[in-house]
Amino acid sequence: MGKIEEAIKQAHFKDEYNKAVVNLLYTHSYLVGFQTAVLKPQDLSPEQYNVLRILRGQQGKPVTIAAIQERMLNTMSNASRLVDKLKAKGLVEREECPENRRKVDVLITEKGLQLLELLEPQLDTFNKKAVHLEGEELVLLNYLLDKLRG
Amino acid sequence: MGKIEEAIKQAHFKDEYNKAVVNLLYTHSYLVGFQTAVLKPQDLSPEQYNVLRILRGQQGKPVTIAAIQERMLNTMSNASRLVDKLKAKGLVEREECPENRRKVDVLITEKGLQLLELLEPQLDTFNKKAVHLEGEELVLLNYLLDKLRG
DNA sequence: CTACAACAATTGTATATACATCAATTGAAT
DNA sequence: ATTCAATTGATGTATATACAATTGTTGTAG
Repeated sequence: MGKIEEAIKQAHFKDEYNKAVVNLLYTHSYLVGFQTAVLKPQDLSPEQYNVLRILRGQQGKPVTIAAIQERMLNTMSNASRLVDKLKAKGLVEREECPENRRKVDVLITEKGLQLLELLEPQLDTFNKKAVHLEGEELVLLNYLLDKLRG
Repeated sequence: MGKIEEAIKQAHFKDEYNKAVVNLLYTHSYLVGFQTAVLKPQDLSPEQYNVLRILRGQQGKPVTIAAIQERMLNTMSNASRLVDKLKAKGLVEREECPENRRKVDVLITEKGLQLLELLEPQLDTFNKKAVHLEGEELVLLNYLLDKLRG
């Protein structure tokens, strides 16, 4: 496939800014496709997976809805409803925060941890298969993306 | 804000592959936020805007639903329903393809073209404000994204 | 010519996004 | 102590995504 011009059959772009934005949007879609292929057999959406990883990252400490929201990749997502779905599957627990009843403490369950352990090696394999870059190129891409956001 | 580690408050990543994927997903969300700010006042979603641009790119030639789908940034989107929405707003026309009644010819209207002309300079401005890269960096980013997809 | 596979688009369903609004709780000011 | 604003999360609504299933049309094989 290669160049973005061929991928979306657009001959040229207004400028490199425009091209970079389109290229990034298109590459996002490409990567999400790979991720979904791994997650779907476990009935997990990319967003739900993201929440589970955030919870595990807290090493057993409970996390509030607002804190999850802050750490999510889709900054405008709805953490409240995602936690709902995960709870229905038994992957997380949710309880009222004792010292502030407005807050809700969310915790990953043993079942949630086990699911992550099952998925992680599969996702690693897919990442390496999907991302045709290596070594210095990856470091450079990360640098450019960080700088892009300012 | 800067580094992805700070942005999503995750101390470290398994490897650079993983970091690059997360970084790209996060940067996507960042860019869509900017785009939406421009499009929303005109009651247009990013996906609808994308379809309009594809239609204009065909220079008056009608485009079928399948051809739109192929060129979309979100490869799994539903072009049929997006065209529906655009038609309801008078931005496109849709008619049965005469030589093959399975197909549908879609055309952008004058109103659609005018909306694009209104939006384009605004989006350009936002792109340059959102993307804190310049010159060679942009070329490099485009190169790396193209290569990433293989 | 008829039957059937392939094609093109539409429709259906579950989930997620992008907000806006609402309800409950808390904290701070008078 | 009472009122009011701010905080936190839940809920409502429209749109979009990611499919699967369906409808109608065309092409082709027997």
